[in-house]
Amino acid sequence: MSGAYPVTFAWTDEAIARLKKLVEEKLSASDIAARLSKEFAPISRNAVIGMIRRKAKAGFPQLKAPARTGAIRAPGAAGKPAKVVRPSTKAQDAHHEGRSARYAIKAPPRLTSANDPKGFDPDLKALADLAPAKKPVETLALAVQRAVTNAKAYDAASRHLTLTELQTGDCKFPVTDDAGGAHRFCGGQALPGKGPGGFGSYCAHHQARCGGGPSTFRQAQDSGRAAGKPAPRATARSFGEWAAA
DNA sequence: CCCTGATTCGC
DNA sequence: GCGAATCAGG
Repeated sequence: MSGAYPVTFAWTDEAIARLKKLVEEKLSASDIAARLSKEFAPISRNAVIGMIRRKAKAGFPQLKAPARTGAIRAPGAAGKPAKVVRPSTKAQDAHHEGRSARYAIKAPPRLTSANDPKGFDPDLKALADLAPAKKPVETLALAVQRAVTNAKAYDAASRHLTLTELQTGDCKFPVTDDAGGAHRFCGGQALPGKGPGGFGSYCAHHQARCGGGPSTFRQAQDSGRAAGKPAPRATARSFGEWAAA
């Protein structure tokens, strides 16, 4: 259920040509990343630096190294996650002391570009996978944004039933969390399931959001039909519409 | 803190 | 091949 989205930037010929131009204009790596993010798809500064370096052999223009007065770091010192736990070495570098100490102690898990650049909740990845890309080059980040927007709109348009108003076959997904107010629930048509009345807990939309995904939705439809029940009404906005909107 | 590019290596 | 994590430094 993943792989529907390119987690990495799509280095099309067009994007590479643009990259080359921006390097020639002496922009910094982060400036270039910002521009490419706007013109194509979100991309990190590291990704830009990496591509420029890899293209060096092909005669690609290179970034200008900032002036240095100090010594160049010995090869092999960078990039390698700290594997040895060194609780405390006496302070070495006043400027970066705290940083070095922290990094030495914990080797943080390597994250995917799903979290980059800046602030995409990894938990939203599954949600994004539900929304088909409009273009082959659409990135995970854009899909997440779209899916979240759609999800909020769906909740806002739901029935907002209180607990006592909920009936058999109503979707029990909570759609409000306002402090002090009554808890309210979606109330949409629940999919067939193992619960009372042969219904599940959620409507198609919220089932999908709870991790089911399109295949789960289809399975529920099929099992519903096989049991002689009407195919689940696809709620106010059908799953497909929701996912693709 | 902000920022710069450089490097390694897991994926 | 790609790029996050981490580096060294201004």
